[in-house]
Parts: sequence; structure tokens; C-alpha cells
Amino acid sequence: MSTPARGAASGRQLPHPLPAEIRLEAVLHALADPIRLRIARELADGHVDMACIAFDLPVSKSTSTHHFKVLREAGVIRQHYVGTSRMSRLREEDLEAIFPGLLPAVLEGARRSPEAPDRA
Amino acid sequence: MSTPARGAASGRQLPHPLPAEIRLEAVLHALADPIRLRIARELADGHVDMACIAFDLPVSKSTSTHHFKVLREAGVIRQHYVGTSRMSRLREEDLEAIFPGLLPAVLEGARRSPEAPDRA
DNA sequence: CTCGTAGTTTGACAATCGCCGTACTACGAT
DNA sequence: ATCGTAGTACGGCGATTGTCAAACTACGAG
Repeated sequence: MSTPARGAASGRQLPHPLPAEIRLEAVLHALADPIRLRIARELADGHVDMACIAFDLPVSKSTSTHHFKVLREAGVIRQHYVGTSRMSRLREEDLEAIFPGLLPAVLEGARRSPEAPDRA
Repeated sequence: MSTPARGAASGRQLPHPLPAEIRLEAVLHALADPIRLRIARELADGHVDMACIAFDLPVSKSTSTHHFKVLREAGVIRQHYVGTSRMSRLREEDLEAIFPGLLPAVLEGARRSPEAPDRA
């Protein structure tokens, strides 16, 4: 039948690392990319939960998916489905517990830097 | 004296970015590598100035040179020659002024993490 | 001057990364 | 049931990265 009954509204599950599995190198690597840093900054700036589409990123859909996946697998964001949209949120509390002060420092630094100098 | 007047002890010069040129992405990228993170941690742990050879890194000489260069060009460390040895030091004050709290948070995180999970 | 030590440079290689387009799946609405 | 929307998965491509070995330079000691 069409409705598989196995999913419900939260049908699709997404793998997230446990706090103990979050690696510093992975977090730093995830945030070292300009686009991912921008995503993190936008998530931090007021918006608690945002759908991927809400970000106006200068890349294709597949690349977007890729960047969100890197952030999620590094433990920087948490994602869950709402309908066909995927909501993203910073794992601020988890990260604060594991690497105190790290995320705030990065985000504050990102706010000061003019986004990116000009890589054209 | 046999040594000519052209060099003195600080003969070879090394390019360092000015504080204004230090980019957050570059710093994060530099510290996202396990070996470079380890270098930074060892530099922070008590040793103010260290020669490259003082680090017992599991890589070849050329790779060492490469990693130190990445750290220097990102603005994380400052280097100067003493004889044939190159001394390295963390740019803690510069970084603190540009990205307050970032370096301490990273270093503290590096101390907690068991170096590297086990990449064998 | 000669030699050894410390580090650099070059060039190569495999692996990863960021990016894209296309084809596909899941959900909601009609 | 059908369609549109939101996002995923699967290659594929060019650029960057981490690694090494080999040849080289710079300094200090004897």
C-alpha cells in the first residue's frame, strides 16, 4: 500500500553523534568552511530552528545537503524532519559541555570577520 | 669572526601575517589537523619557544616543515631562527585580541580529547 | 675547509573536499 | 491517485591536502 505505516510524521531518521563521540578535529574542520561557518552563524543569530531552504546559500541543493551533513556528523547541529522539511538547530548545549567556550568564540569571530575577504 | 655580517643570528626571515590578515577559517583549518593541533597543544603546555626537532612527530621532516608552515601562515604561531634551529611560539596574545577565547577553548578541548581516537 | 645537523624545496602520489547535475525518495495537498 | 515540493544518493570532476623521498641550503663545530 502507499502509506507504509512505518514512518509517521518523523519517518526519516538522521544519525547524530553522541556527545562522547564528538571530536574536536571534526568540529573545527566542519566550521573551517566558509559556507558551513555561515550556516552556523545564521543558526546562532536568533533562529532556533531553520529549514535548509531558509538559507540563501550560493550553492546547489546537493552541495547544501552535503554541508548540512558534515555539520551534523561533526556534532555541530541537530536535525529532524517536519514534513518534507528538515529543521536544523545548533547543538549549543552539547558543545558547551564538551568544549566550553569554543562555539561562542567561533561565532563571535565569525561575526567580526567580514564573511569572507573576497575569494574571486 | 667567520660569519659574515649579512645574516647575524636571524639570517633567514619568515613571512608572518599581520593581525589584521588573520582569517578565522584559516585558523580553524590549521587547528583541524591532528598533528597541527598536537603541535599547538605542546607549544601551549609550558614550552614557550620550541625547535621543530623538539617535537616527536610521527611524520617525516618535510611533512613537519609543511605543518609548521600552515600554522605560521594561518597566524597561529610565530617562528624565528636561532642558529639552524627554528623556534616556534604560539601567537597567543594576537589571537586573543582578534578571536577572544578561541585559542584557550581549542587548547582546553585538545587536552580533554584523547589525542586521537585511534585511526589505525 | 670539512663535516654533521636542522630545516627547505621540489616533485610526486593517493586521499579528501567542494562542487555540480541527474535521478531518486518522502511527504503534503489536491 | 497524481502532482509539486524538499531533500537524498550517486557518480563525476577539478582543486586542495597530507604524505613521503631526494636533493638542496644554512649554520656551527672541529
